[in-house]
Formats: sequence, C-alpha cells, structure tokens
Amino acid sequence: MLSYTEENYLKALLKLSFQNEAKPEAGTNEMAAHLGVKPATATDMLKKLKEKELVNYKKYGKILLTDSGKQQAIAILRKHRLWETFLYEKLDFSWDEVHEVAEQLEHIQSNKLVDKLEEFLGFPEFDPHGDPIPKANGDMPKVEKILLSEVKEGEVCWVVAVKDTSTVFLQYLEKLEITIGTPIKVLERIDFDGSMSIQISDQEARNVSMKFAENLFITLHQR
Amino acid sequence: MLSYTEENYLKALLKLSFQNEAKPEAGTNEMAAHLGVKPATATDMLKKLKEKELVNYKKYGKILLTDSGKQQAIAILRKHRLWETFLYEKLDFSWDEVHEVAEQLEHIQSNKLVDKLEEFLGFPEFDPHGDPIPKANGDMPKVEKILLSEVKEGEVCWVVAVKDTSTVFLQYLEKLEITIGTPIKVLERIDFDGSMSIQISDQEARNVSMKFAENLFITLHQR
DNA sequence: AACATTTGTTAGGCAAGTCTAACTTTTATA
DNA sequence: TATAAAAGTTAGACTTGCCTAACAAATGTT
Repeated sequence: MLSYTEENYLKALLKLSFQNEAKPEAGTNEMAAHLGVKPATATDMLKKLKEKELVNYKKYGKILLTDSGKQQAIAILRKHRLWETFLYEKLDFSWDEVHEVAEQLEHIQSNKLVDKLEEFLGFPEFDPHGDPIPKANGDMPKVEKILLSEVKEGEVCWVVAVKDTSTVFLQYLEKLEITIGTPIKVLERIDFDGSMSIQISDQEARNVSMKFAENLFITLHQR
Repeated sequence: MLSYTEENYLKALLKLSFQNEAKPEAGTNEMAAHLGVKPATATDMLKKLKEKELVNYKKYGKILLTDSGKQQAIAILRKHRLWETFLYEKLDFSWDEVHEVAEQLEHIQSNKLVDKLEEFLGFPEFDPHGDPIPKANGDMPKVEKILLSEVKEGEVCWVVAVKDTSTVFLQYLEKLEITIGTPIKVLERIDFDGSMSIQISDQEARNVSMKFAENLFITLHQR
C-alpha cells in the first residue's frame, strides 16, 4: 500500500510524462517543483520509489515510471478524474473548484468505491476539463491530436504536445508563452508560404511559420 | 487545521462520550484501545490536543472535549454519516461496507463539499445505521431509543439503530431481514438467560439471545 | 491502612517526510 | 575545452506519530 505522498510522486511523474510523449522522463528539480518540495526531498523519495520498483532511477539520471508504477499512477489519475466529474456533475462545483478537492479524494482506497462511482456517473469518458478518464483496466481513450498546420481558419484549438523537442523550438515556445494547454485561435492561413496568423491565449495576433505550425500538436476539443 | 490523526482522537472522544451521557469523560487506556494505539501514544497526543484547547486534560485525570473540540468532532461525525448515506443510497454499498470507506472520506477538507453532499442527498436525518446526522450548525436530532432487551412482553417496537456495528452482527441482521424501520414484536422474555422470542415483521416467531437484544436499538413509536 | 492491581506518564528511540547547507556531477557556453 | 551555471546528491536536523521499557499515581482489596 502506497502512502499519500508516494502516490503524489507517482502522479506527478505520470503528468510530466504526458508533457512529452517521446521522452516521458523527468528530472529531480522538475519533480520537486511540480510537487512543491525541495530537490533534496525529491531525491530521497525517488530512492524509496526505486526500492519499490515503481520508478527507474539512477543517480544523476532521468526518472521514468516502471510498468508497475505507471499502472498505479493511472489508477490514481482515474480516481482524480472520476471525482472531478462527480463534483462537477452532481454537486454543482465549478470548473475551477473541482481540482483541489479531487486532489484529496483521489487518495481514498477502495476499488469498489471507484468502480461504483464510475457506474453512478454513467461511465464518463472525459472529466470536466476534457481530460480522458482511464478505465478500470488502465485503458485511456486516446485523444486525437493533430498539427497546428492542419487547423482551419477561425478554429480554436489547444496545445497538447510538441513534435520537435529541440532547444531552439522549446525556447521559442517559451518566448511566445505557449505551454501545454494554451489555447490558440487560427486567424488567417497564408497559402503562399504556409504561415499563419494566430492568437495565443488573449495576446495580440501574431504570425508564425509553416515550420512552426508543423511542429506543434493541438486538439480541437479542450482537454 | 487538524491532522488526520488529531481528528481521529477527537472523534474517538466524542464516541466514548456518547457511551455514557452522564459521564462523558474517557481515560487514556480507553482512548488508546479505541484507536488501536498504545497508552503512551495517547498521552502524547492528549497533551498536544490540550495545547490546542480541544480537550480538557490533566495528568492522571479524565479527558473531556472542550466546546471547540466537541464542535470539531461533531463536524467529523457529520461528514462520516453523510458519506455513509451516500455510499449506501447512491452507490449501493451494503450496510456493513459503508463504515470502512467513510472512515477515510470523513477526513476530506471542504465545507462546500459536505454541504453540497448533504443537499444532494436531500438533507437526510439519519445514516444507514439509523444514527442521526448532525446539521451544519452542529444540531443533532435527539432520538429516544432503547435497547430491544428493555422491551416488555407483548410490545411492538421499531428498529432505529444498531449498537454493535461489526460485520458479523450486521450480516446476521441482514439474514434475519432486519433493517432500520423493521417492526419487531416481543412475544416472550426468558428470564433465565435473557433471551427472547420475537416476531420480525410478519415472519414466524424466532428466538434471539440476550447479547443480540442488547445490541439493537429500537423505539416504541414508529418514525 | 498497607499492599496489589490498574491506570497513566516519562524517557528514549524509530520511520516518514520535510528542510537547509554544502558538495558533486552534468550541461551549456564563452 | 575550460569554466560557469544548472541540476542533482548527501549530510544532518526537525516534526509527527508511533513504539517499548521503566516508573509514578490512583484505585481496589483485604
């Protein structure tokens, strides 16, 4: 049985792994920042999780969930998203209120509870934020994602991943204040060179190149 | 904000106070036994709770909740019983399954959650075991209830709650088709061993032990 | 009232999870 | 490639909640 804290580390690792499917590893500082603890603390816990064979970890190396660790992390994510759905759908919580309480509820230990809750909610596929809810067996509806370059004029989409993971590209994204989840509206497509005019979040219109648009994964349904 | 553990101590103290309304105090060993810890551990925690002015406690003295402590304990009890009701009514948990999960759920911190849950359940007055659910302000419907063992021959009564909430007892009740609200007629009392012959609903006469009769709360006025 | 039993406390230790400060390794850059 | 910066680790300390073992107080019994 995992402690509350151990569960949070696994969940953080799973989340970080989603941010870059090609390289689902994380660093110690990254983990620590995500969990609101100091890097030293994360190091300690990673050693412990390694002992339990939940993560692959080596000194100064990148961190990766093992199959077992991933499975457990997905179970927690499943609970989190089901509870969010419950709060939103049944108890009239607002979009931004659900997360905090679900953070607590996700640690309740009872398989029966989770499965019954899912049934009670009518086997929902997505949570209030549009994120897919893993099934009891760990299956998770794969969300179709496309490249920004495929989006039609006037459509709004949300960033879900990057194709190119080079430093230059990532730094460019950072400069544009684009991260996972950022909404983008395609204002105009220029056929001549494949560039486009887009609106990032609530920023002013801005032009980006075809190369740029072909390296950013987005989805048309917020998640 | 109280820790999970502190909350459990307060709740235990409240429960013990219910066991003898005239003397709602508890002893260190009693507390420890109830919580499954050693007396030394309870002593430590009681000092801490005294610091926080949640209990009245003096070396070698009896332990009593302060007003503030009682208030907090009741809030926890409220959550526990609302969650039990939720599990039983909405998720089809059985009588004897609700407690364990509610033990976890009662520690979730969110006033909004509790109040919304109560509303969702239709402001129930009693939980699945027949125990009254405290209101948000701490009010708790006072129920006059007596033990089946106190009922005179020939009288009819209605089950309102169970004293023993162990799985064996609850499953026995289930087998006898006794739930909250079931009418029982006391046909005969055997002075020799305290057992009695009773009629459950419209079933045939049946003998039950003194131990049984001393663990079933009933009321003489249908509710 | 004296002694035995029960009840409760103290002292010292342990594990989990956190921290700070100092150190080491890796990575980036001039 | 040498050096600076970033990333990561180690050591030592703190808090919470728990334990055991030894001791102290209160209670019950003859």
